[in-house]
Amino acid sequence: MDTDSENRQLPKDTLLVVDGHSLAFRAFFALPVENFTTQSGQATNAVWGFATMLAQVIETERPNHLAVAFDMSGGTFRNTMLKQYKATRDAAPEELLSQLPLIQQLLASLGITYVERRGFEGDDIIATLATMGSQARYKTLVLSGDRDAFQLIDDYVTVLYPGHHFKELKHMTADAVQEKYHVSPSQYPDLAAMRGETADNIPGVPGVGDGYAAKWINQYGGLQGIYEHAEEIGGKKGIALRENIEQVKLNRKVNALVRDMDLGVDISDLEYGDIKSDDLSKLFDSLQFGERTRKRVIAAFGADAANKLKQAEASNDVDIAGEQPKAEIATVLDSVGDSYAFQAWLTEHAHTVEDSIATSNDEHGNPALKASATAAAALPNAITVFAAGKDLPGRESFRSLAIVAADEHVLVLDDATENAELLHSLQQFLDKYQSQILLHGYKEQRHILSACGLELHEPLFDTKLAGYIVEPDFHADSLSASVAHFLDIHDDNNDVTIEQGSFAFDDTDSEERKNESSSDEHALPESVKQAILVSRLARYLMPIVDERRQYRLLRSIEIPVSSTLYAMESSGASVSTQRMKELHDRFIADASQAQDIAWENAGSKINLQSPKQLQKVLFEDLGLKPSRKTKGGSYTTNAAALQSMYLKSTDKTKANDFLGALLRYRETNKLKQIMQTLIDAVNVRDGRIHTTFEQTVAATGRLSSVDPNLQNIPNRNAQGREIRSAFVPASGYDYLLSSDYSQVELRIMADLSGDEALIEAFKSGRDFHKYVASLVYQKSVDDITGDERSHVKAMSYGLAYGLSTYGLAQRLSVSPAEADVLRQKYFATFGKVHEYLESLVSTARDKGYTETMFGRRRYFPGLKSTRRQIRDAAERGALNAPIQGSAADIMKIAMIRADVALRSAGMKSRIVLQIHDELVLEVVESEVKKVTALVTEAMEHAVHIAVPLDVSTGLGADWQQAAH
DNA sequence: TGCACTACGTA
DNA sequence: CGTACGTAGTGCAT
Repeated sequence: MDTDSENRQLPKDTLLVVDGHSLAFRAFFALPVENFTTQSGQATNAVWGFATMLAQVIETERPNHLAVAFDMSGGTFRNTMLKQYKATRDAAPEELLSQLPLIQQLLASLGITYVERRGFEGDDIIATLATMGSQARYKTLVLSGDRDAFQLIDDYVTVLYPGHHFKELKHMTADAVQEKYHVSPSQYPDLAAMRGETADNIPGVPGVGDGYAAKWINQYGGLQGIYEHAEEIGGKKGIALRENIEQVKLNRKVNALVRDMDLGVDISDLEYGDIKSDDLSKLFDSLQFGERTRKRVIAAFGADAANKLKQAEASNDVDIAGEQPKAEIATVLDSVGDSYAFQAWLTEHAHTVEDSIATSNDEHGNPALKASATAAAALPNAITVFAAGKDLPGRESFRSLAIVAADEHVLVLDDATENAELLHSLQQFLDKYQSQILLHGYKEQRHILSACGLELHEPLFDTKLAGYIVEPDFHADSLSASVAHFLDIHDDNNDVTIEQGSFAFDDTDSEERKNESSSDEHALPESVKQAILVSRLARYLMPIVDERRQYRLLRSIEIPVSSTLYAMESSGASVSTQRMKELHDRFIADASQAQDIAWENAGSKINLQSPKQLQKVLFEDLGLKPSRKTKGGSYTTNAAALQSMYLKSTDKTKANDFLGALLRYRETNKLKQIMQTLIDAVNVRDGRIHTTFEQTVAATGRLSSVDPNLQNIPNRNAQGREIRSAFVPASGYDYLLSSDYSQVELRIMADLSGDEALIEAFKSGRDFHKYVASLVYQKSVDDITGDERSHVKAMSYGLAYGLSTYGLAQRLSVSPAEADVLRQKYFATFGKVHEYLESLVSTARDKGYTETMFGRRRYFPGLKSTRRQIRDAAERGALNAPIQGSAADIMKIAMIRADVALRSAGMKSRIVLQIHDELVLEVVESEVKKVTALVTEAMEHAVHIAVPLDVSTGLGADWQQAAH
């Protein structure tokens, strides 16, 4: 038996023992009753304060075992021994007493154990529980405002002792007691017995305080020794001691805590987190607590409950006014001046741990997918990092950095860039703590830190990516928007105030610094508040991600691909300025020419870009027949409408010429605009275009590209495609390589549906659409006409969009009846595809969401809508999301694999663009063969599914020539 | 200056 | 009456 490993103290085992009465008292007197009263008159301030104060401690200490001890009415053995014991204490006010049962009810519904025993004080229960914790070698924390608890401190037990502000919890360890009182924890009761305890109405030796008591204890080894040598102690204090020795003896008996009560609970019973949502919900309702409190409490006390809350919210969306406390953030703001002080701060507040994320293969044997199942387990040692600055690729800058340790101590560095040594220490910190780091927006943070040469590794958790995974349809465009949405903290209402204390390495200036910092709160670097919000957000999102088993998606796909995207954005896409200007000029000339012709035939110089003015000319002046209406009710002037009017107006010269010119104008003017935006986007520093790939925008899991959008560069007709010739390899590179998946979405449908015929169609390696047409029309492949092939192709592609027969008919310009015949034949051939598509919608209706191959979810509340239009749209979305989303997942995995493969092969060639199913790389001549092979392999084997993933590549001197 | 609307580029 | 995006222009409100 491996006793060694059994005895090892595991960091995950932390027991928190709470003095329930003292916490309730503090809460009651700290908060005004007037602000916390329900409509029926029940005071709730103590309940609210109890819950939030305890939540705060839980968030900081992350214990996995928890017990709350209460006193019981009626005397204890102490009153019998010492009749004045606690006699001067005012009786607790009725308003507080009435809240105690509510607090216990709250604890019960949170699944937290509380203990009370007649004849004993809460302190004895605490002592017993702490002793159990210590014996089990748990890290044991005792939250108590009673100094008698100091006697419990040992190597395993720490007392959390509140300062003037509850938030300033002092961690009383043996060292801290020694430092403050100059005696050991076990000697503390001796000291207290001589000094007395005013709060409990226990008299001590007059004139003897902590100092003399400690001196005697150290001289004689403890009270026993002092009794024996009492005669030797001289002076007035010696006399006083001898006169009061009986009192001291009695005191010592009274302040000894009972550590071996039979509580009938085992330490393993003290786990918590199993929230009884229904009870809790009812209790919150009756207490009239708002959403913010509910969220906070549930986030702090339960893991799997956070999810249930979301659902409850939808049905019970009531927020009671009256309770609007500020989200006060208590912290200790530290500042360091040099790298030595920085190291010292880290030693004090941050503990390193081994990376808990083990490398392993996924169910398909893909090495790219590695990650443990949960994030929250790593929380006790998590460190939040927030860098403020500009994250625009190619224009990055750094302003300040804040680091929040697990104990909520915050360190700010706002002038680090000038201190090379400090920068070096910072880099060491980022290297050492990499897998413990929590942040918001890995890619963006990397950009900012790169501005001062710092490298940021893959973090433990990213709240931006996690928020996207949890709710992909919610568009948070900033950290504060995320925080407002998920935590209901609205900073613009001044919800967040930072209560800062201070800490310094050197005692002499701590007071000074304290005054400085608290007097000028606005001088705080922005990063401080942000960093704390990130750490709060992480604590909210982690249990949700864990509960949904989406940590792998985050850790193995989103975070790594973020890294690849960072590199792509940083290098940017090289363009030929000359080629761009050429094209621009050409499109300007073409557009201008078309405009002139259009004006001539319109009879006036109308603005061709104004649909409103066009409508007048087309439908009034020229008397053309409008076809469709826009959703705004006006007649459409879109290209399809213009085209059909153009074809029908051959008898009216003027109208025909106008329409022809307008169509040409529309097309070339669009190309002109595209050129203009590309030219404007060229970075002045390096002459390249640095797009930003948005990773948290598309609800299906796809990327998007902004500023400028490089995912919509024309490709469908020859004229537009020319623009691609302006994209060239950077200097030092020779070719662009374009590599794309063919029919990924269809292949995914084949795999997920398990349809043998479709799988076989892909395995055959033949012309896919022709092959499918031969099955649909039951003819030999050689007899398939061009029309048949294109009809079947349109049908295949329409599948994943939820294309209707009407839509299909329109697209193929055939009658709806004919389109329906095709549809019937298609589904007769590929029956399982039909079943699969229907199952996607019906399971989405049951579960409320769809899921991709890698567990990416998208919720569809619209499926339950009574409005048909909404419902139909939701159904099409539910059909498409898992297919488009799985394709996006696969491409992300391929990108990670390709990037890693290129780097580990020492290739200079690199990925520059991703256009959903295509990757564009710039390649060095000597690496062409190797790179082509690596990228193809990475893409083809990103996942192993029932059909092969077909990848085709092309190489050329520019993007246009790389087409294939 | 900000917003809705229209149009149109990509996969 | 096909999914997912981003951008640019007009016209009107502010």
